[in-house]
Amino acid sequence: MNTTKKILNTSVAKAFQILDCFSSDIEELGVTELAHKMETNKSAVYRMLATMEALNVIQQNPENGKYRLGLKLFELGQKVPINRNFIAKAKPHIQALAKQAGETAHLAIYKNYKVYFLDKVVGRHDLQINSQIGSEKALHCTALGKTMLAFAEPNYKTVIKDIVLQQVTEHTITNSKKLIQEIEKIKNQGFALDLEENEIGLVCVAVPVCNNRGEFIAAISTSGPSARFNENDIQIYTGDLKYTAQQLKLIFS
Amino acid sequence: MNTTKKILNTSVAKAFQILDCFSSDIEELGVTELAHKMETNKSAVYRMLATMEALNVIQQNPENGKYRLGLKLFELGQKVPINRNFIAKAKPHIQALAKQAGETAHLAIYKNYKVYFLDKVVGRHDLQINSQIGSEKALHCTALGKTMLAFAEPNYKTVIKDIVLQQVTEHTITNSKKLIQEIEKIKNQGFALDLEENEIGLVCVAVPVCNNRGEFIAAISTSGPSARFNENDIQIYTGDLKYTAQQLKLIFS
DNA sequence: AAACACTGTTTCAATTATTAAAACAACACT
DNA sequence: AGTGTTGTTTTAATAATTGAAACAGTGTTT
Repeated sequence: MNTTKKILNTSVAKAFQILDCFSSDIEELGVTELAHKMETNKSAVYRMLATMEALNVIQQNPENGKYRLGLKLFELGQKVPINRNFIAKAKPHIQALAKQAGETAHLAIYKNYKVYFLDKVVGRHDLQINSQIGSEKALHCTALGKTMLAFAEPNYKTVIKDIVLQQVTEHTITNSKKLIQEIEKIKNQGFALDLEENEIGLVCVAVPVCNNRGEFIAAISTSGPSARFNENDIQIYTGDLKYTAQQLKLIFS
Repeated sequence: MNTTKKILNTSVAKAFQILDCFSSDIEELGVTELAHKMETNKSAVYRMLATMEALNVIQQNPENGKYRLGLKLFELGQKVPINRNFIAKAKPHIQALAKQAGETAHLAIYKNYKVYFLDKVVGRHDLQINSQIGSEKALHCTALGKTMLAFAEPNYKTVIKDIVLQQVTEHTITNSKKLIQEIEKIKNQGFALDLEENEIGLVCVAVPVCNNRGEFIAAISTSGPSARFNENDIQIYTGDLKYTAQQLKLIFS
């Protein structure tokens, strides 16, 4: 199902394994801490960190000796094609979408049978979604994911049978047949809903963004607490989303 | 002068050497092309690329077999502390600055005795500066760099004696004593000018951004062609910059 | 249509770098 | 002063990377 290549260089794999230990919540990590996380010895981790510090990939905090992600990664991140070409151009439209609805808007792509968040603009309310740019979500329990199954995956039926339909909340669709019915419905109506299927109290609306040849590019969504997402609200948000998708389409035309 | 560590893992160094071959202009590179660039053999490059593709660090274009930077780098770039904490929050202010002046605005930090560009918002004119987020510039011949010498480097006098004051244009300050005088002047007036010292025809104004404890955080600048930067313009831009620096200061208060 | 030149990919023994445990040095608690 | 940390260095044993050469595709040229 996946055509990814084999790892031929273990050192490089370990280096990125170290980098993956860091997150928005965990900004700093020590040598011992990392060695424990990765179930290896300190020496290996230390030499990796020393190497990556020489390359500016990692920076050591002189105050406590701990390590954090370095600016080289920021620099490389800026050079990733999808980033430069798409996110920057889409940004103002996503911002407008978030402002219009007052709710958090997301831009995501379909990658490795998962939802991959490219950008996020928060709404004006205090109650916000704890999503993370660069993180991933499952397909079957999110509005963005179901949009991708409907519009980005021609073989969505086989994909649904291959992936694990994990029950996340009581509303999660875990039955393959029901999910296929849901995707067909989404294909017809042109938008997807997530009615507390990923988290209780969280509702989400999503639509696809296509280019002028009709090919799926990304998906955009509006999310918020169920209290602010009644039927009427959802209808308005869907309209906003479709308008934004149309605007984004022009970027590729 | 530099306390960087030694490279202890050659494989990891080579991996990042490959990644450094990519740029905004060079989005795609082949195995042979990379091997030639790095003066090594194809096998080593191929194994690195295959490994990094398995880690999503690199993506292969199925159409032509060539490789491009992958989304993992985008993901990691998003997690770099300075990025998350500062750039995102500073963005609207830099945008407002660029809109107000109509000229390109930059946000940069002091790193490894160089100017390091964190963000850029282009002005409304056709004639633009060809700067790159994530790239570096010398200290002595830029307004941002001289700002950093004045406000970020307590030992700026010894730094000036250690770095090479390369003559970039006929207006570049290459004399140590003159540069120290210039830095003292900048310290007093609170802003730095680059009057065609880095490129003929290009003028730049920069001011420091500090936190509420008065510690240097970053520098911001407005740049454009000398034709649009007469004495009066510069005075207005300096005012805009100081206002923006004050706004950014509040982020840390 | 056949030969050529170019990709990316795989293979292999020779070589080289990585490994992991243990000792070290430096700091921070109690 | 003593104990529990931390990051760092050293060591022979080991497991990895290396690079030339062959392979299998494409597309171009003759």
